[in-house]
Amino acid sequence: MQNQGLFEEQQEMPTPMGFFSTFPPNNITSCPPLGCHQSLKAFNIAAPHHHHALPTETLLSSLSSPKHREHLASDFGGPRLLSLQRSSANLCKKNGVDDHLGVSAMKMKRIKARRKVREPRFCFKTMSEVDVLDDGYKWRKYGQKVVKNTQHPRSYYRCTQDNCRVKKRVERLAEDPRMVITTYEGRHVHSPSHDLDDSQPSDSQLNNFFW
DNA sequence: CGTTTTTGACCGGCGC
DNA sequence: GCGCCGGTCAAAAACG
Repeated sequence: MQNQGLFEEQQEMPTPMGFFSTFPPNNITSCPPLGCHQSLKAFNIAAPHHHHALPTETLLSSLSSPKHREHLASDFGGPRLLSLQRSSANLCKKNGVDDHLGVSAMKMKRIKARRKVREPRFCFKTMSEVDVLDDGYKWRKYGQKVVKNTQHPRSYYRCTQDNCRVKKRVERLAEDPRMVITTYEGRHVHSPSHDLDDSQPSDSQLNNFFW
């Protein structure tokens, strides 16, 4: 069942520290899921004990530039970070080998293979009126889906940078539409390219390491 | 006219 | 095996 999947996910936890080394452990406190459990299941995201709450400042400081932080923190009464958690990949375990395939079949196979690979994920909730938070990267929407038992659609985005396969998805919490859940998957292989402002490059670069 | 969004189709995984 | 569901594709539309 799903438990099985989650278990495997936890076992395949090779180098998940990338995301969280930016967040000192002493800043992490345990957090009541606050209805998040369902969401996590929907996201196919790992077990509750990978689930942490962080001070708002921690998230804000992890954004790519002061400008973005300001953007996040300022309007709408200040989006409040409610929770944050990560998960790692569940890896492909099946490897069929069949050579005589049509072109489209091969194409499909490649897609499937790619689909199997789950990059490390990490998601957080914020209180925000805008769905897509400006994190300094440029995203292209590639899908939208209505998920069961929710009135708000989930949107799927991919990083526009070549060779960068980072994805994120955005949805509003069914229980409280004022809250936005953003889930990142994968790691950028580049610096935040979008709208390079007057922030210190070192700052952006540093944070890029974690995003 | 290049890029992004929209949106229905399609696919695989999972439960029954 | 079938149907449901989430995630992705890709053609067409919209956008700047």
